[in-house]
Amino acid sequence: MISPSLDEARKELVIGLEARKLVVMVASCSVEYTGRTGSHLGEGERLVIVKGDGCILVHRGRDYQPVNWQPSGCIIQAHANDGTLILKAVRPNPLESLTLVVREVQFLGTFLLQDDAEFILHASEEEMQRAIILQPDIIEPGFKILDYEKKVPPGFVDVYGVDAEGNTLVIEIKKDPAGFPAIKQLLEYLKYLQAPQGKKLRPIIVAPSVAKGSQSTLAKSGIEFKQLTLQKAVEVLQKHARSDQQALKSWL
Amino acid sequence: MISPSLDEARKELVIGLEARKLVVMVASCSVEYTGRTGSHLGEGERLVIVKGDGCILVHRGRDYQPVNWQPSGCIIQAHANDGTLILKAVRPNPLESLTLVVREVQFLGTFLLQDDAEFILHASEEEMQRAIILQPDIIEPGFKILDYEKKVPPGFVDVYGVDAEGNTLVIEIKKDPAGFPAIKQLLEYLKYLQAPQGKKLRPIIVAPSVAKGSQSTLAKSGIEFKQLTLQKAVEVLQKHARSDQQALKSWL
DNA sequence: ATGTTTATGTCGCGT
DNA sequence: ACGCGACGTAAACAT
Repeated sequence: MISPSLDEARKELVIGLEARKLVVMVASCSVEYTGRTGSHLGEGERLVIVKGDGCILVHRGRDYQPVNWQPSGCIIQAHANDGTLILKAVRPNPLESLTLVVREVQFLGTFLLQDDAEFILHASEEEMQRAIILQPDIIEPGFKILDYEKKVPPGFVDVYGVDAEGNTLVIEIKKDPAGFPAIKQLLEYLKYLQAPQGKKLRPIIVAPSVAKGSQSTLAKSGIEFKQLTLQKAVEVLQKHARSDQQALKSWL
Repeated sequence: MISPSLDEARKELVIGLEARKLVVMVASCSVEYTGRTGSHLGEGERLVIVKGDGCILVHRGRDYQPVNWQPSGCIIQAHANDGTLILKAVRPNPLESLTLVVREVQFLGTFLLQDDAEFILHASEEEMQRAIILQPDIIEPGFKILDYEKKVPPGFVDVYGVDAEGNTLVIEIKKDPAGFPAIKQLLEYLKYLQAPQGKKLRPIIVAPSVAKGSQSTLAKSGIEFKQLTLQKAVEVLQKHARSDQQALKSWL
């Protein structure tokens, strides 16, 4: 619908809301919000999006984030009022409401999106862990893994094993430059772990780098640092994926 | 444009990008992201928004937040490739890139949004402070303000003054239910303040309520609590706005 | 340019 | 339902 009358737009909007379809509207409107705080936006042309799960977004011509919005789970209604189209979105908890006063609609479309794909986010910390587990010698030659996600009272040890001399390695992985929280976390874990008789406990932080202000703290803490970048981790994973494929081929 | 061919869509897209217009597209596409981490989203129908300032949003049929995005300041380009339309958005710093492979376009529109309105957010904490400053007796009768945003080493005291007996009031305002952080903050400030000879120092938290778990801590801390809701604050502000207007009228 | 704090943060997970 | 932490947080602000 291009440049529909307000009443045509209202009817289409109501039908779209009923069917829980995606509604996309470009319109001149003003916006009021009241709830956790309040806001006011005077009249102007904006992109308005209403989704089937009851959320609403009001976007201006710039900026990543919507100028006004309401998250999923709102009650959304449209009705005519005194020559304008009123669009209200009320969120029950916390109670907050968003009201659009629409003066003119440039475009209105409703869509039923067919979309069953799964969204996969590659969490880099997890990939780093998988790379270490697949190929422990990227930490150091002779390193053998005994356990991972090993439970200790304060949480889980990312990787746990022994080095070539039989010392116990306790590895904490961070995807970002390792800072004070990582050090503190690892020290907490150490309280609940001990090396075999005559052997040492070697705490190691594995991360792409050490955070600026934490260099000296790390040095004093007795924790070792081993660099592992995401890129290196991905390389290791791909190498093993290839060899897995090779193995599969030779099996068939 | 309704159900354009991929090539028609590409042309319109390029024109829209050139003109830095808002581009709204409903299309079947798959999405890849690599940068700080990586993500993959298989084919499906989505709403794609490209704004004039070089940001891009990919929305699915549900959820407030986009499934993939790129913030403002990206280099965005569209080109045909092997029977598909490729849309790439590259962010220079940090280096990350978003790639859409578009198979079919249901709708594509470009818009130049006329929007000069100012967005005003009513920060409730600030409004509460203004209400107290305009009418100090909402805290208690006889309260006189000496200063606000008063600098102390750990930060700023929201409101600072004396009660009817000459005791010093130190007020910390919170818009949300006051919890442990507010108590701690106020206690920090107190270290650097003292009452006149023979007078008391009265720390007070002003907030709509006290957080559940902090009731007992607050009681033990020696800090007083005075309820002030946003609604009450807004009432006070409106009353004074009206009296200001009255004064202005009588002046003319 | 870089680090820090805020947000109508939102969202997912555990109790 | 509520509390807590994570996020590709993004954005504003101070350094």
